[in-house]
Amino acid sequence: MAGSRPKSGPTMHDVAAAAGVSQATVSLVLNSASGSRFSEDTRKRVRDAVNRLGYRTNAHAKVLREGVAGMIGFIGDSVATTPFAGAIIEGAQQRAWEDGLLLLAVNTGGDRQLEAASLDTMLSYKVAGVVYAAMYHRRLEVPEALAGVRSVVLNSQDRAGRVPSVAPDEVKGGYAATTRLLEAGHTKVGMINIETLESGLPAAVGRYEGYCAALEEAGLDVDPSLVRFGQGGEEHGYKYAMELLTSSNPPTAIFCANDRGAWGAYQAVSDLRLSIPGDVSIVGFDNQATLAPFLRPGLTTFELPFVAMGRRAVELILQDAEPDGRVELMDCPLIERNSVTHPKEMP
Amino acid sequence: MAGSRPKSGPTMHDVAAAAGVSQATVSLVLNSASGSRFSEDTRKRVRDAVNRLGYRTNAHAKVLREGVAGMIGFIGDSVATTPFAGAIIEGAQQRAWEDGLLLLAVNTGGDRQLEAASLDTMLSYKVAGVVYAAMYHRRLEVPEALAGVRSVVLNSQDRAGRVPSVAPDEVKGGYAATTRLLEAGHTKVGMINIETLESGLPAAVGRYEGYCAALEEAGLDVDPSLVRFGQGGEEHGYKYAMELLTSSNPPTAIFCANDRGAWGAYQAVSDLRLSIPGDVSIVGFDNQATLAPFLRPGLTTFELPFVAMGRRAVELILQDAEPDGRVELMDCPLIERNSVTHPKEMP
DNA sequence: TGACCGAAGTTATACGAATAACCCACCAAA
DNA sequence: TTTGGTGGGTTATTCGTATAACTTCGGTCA
Repeated sequence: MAGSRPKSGPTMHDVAAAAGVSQATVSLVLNSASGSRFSEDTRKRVRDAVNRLGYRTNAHAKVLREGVAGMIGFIGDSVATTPFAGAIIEGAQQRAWEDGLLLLAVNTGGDRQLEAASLDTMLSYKVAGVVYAAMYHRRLEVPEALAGVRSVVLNSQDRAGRVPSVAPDEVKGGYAATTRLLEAGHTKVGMINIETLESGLPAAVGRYEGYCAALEEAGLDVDPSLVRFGQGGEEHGYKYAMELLTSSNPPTAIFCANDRGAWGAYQAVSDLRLSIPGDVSIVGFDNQATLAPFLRPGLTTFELPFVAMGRRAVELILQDAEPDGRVELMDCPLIERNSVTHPKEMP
Repeated sequence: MAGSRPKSGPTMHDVAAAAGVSQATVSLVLNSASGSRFSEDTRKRVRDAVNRLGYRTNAHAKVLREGVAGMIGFIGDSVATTPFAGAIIEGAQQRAWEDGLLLLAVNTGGDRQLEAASLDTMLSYKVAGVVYAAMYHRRLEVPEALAGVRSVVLNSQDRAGRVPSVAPDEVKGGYAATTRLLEAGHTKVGMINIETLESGLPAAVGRYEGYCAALEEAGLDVDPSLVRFGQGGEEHGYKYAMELLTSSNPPTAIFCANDRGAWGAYQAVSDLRLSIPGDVSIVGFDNQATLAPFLRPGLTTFELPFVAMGRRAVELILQDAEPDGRVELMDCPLIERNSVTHPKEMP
């Protein structure tokens, strides 16, 4: 059925009429939790009328009076389409819903104009705040209009340092990954990075920094011949793993700064008729859902805390945090599988 | 800065005061596109005041008067987290934005209560319609409240047949996949399905139906010894491909009903020291972004039209389609890579 | 001279809900 | 008999915008 176009359902006035009371009474009965200002009889008549008519409050009327809507804007450059980052929007939405708020979401695909336009629309809806999420961790320029609202940059950092950010702790991640291998007993730990350091990519720079720090803390020097910088693809992982493992001084373990690179490394190890983790231990990064668990052996890796970051970003908005450029870094948890063991005894 | 809580920006009254006109004049100048009821001078004063004050219309006040909001609800069971289905929300959002609408999105994780509650909130925001999206193609029960709004089921079908649906054309996809192999010259084409037919899973049932239809059309019989039903994991793909290829009457081509299964098949082929496509041609399904392009050789497969489906669903809402149970099936385009060639000449 | 017109605005009201302020009947205490 | 309190409501107003209906003024035409 669905009626022939119920322009907009029943209002409080309709309920009031049906219950034989005034509109104010309906409002008060429905909203004032404790104040037992009305007789049980009246309350019941109101509630019955509400059910009978299928009354639903008009959120816009409420917002109009109260000034702020129960919505949070979520602007992403391509978050929803990026396989591993989809979780970020889910985390944000979860947290928002815990406070009864909905997410007003837009994917801009990086289009600055669409970005501005949709932000504008969001603001006209009086959102409680805006989460500005990026597909991958970097330093970015936020749109001007963001300055006027409560907002948080997610999975990136505001280059201008005016908006607070939530991002993964890359350094700590790189440190933990390397430490995992060192603690297994390895002393020759290679690294295959996703990008050059000059790229400035926080993931590349940070994870490498963590790698160095862990080695240093273990009293080991960073051996440049054990480090390679690629472009994140598995073909680079393959190539560099091949180079490292066939060198005169091969590592017994490799930290691949992303899982795709680790996949390439797996193939290289296989082609060399070596085995993981027997001959080479490998640690990845990203915990790519469609890859890491399915490699043989399962890839030990670190997870980017997308859900947690999404949650945290919304939380900052709900807490009405100071609008400073603070960057909150979140831990990347270790996902233990089977690609790491202690090194073979040297003959 | 951001002021110390600008309760809510300037209103039309503020603009009117600043421009020395009445509120109605501001409204009329801003909205009536053509009607040149006002002098150029007045219009300019209004526009200047708008810019000077940074006025932005209050969407809620507008909705309150007009009855419908510029928003579309999007309810997904786990769409955003599912790697390959994230695109579905992107398609929906794209199309919505083309009409200036925003998406009010919720991921329910399958929780019926959250589903009802968030749907309720959406309705109280007077959304123009609701898209109810599922992670994978099936027949489902839609929430009661959906009946009262314009709505569309996405990537699934309303079991009760009351709400229109948009879903991939599995039969046609299975048909096209099989045909691709037949046209390459294969006559012994195996199939590794994702599920049993009893499961009723449209992807499993439909793709198999398409497979049979293609064979039949080519004048070939369906040979049960060439067909296997698994559980969609790559371990089943591996196992069944192994069985098929080591049988007394091995196929020269295999249609794997999903890419993960195809991955398993790749491993089986590799373990048998055979090659793809030289010894065995393979076609997958799903075009899983993190897998299909990276296999060696690249996997020829079919894409689930997530973006297109998302777009179409929103379009149906915008077009105010009849609320019948019509199911709109969308084509799965072929993604050609390098896992198919003609069969070897038999010795 | 009066009737009428169009241009350029203004006034008043409605949308739906929340809430401050008020009202009234009834009973108790002084 | 007045004063006061209290239970159980109602009235009136507000939020910001859109728009129907009205006003005012200067001309034009017969």
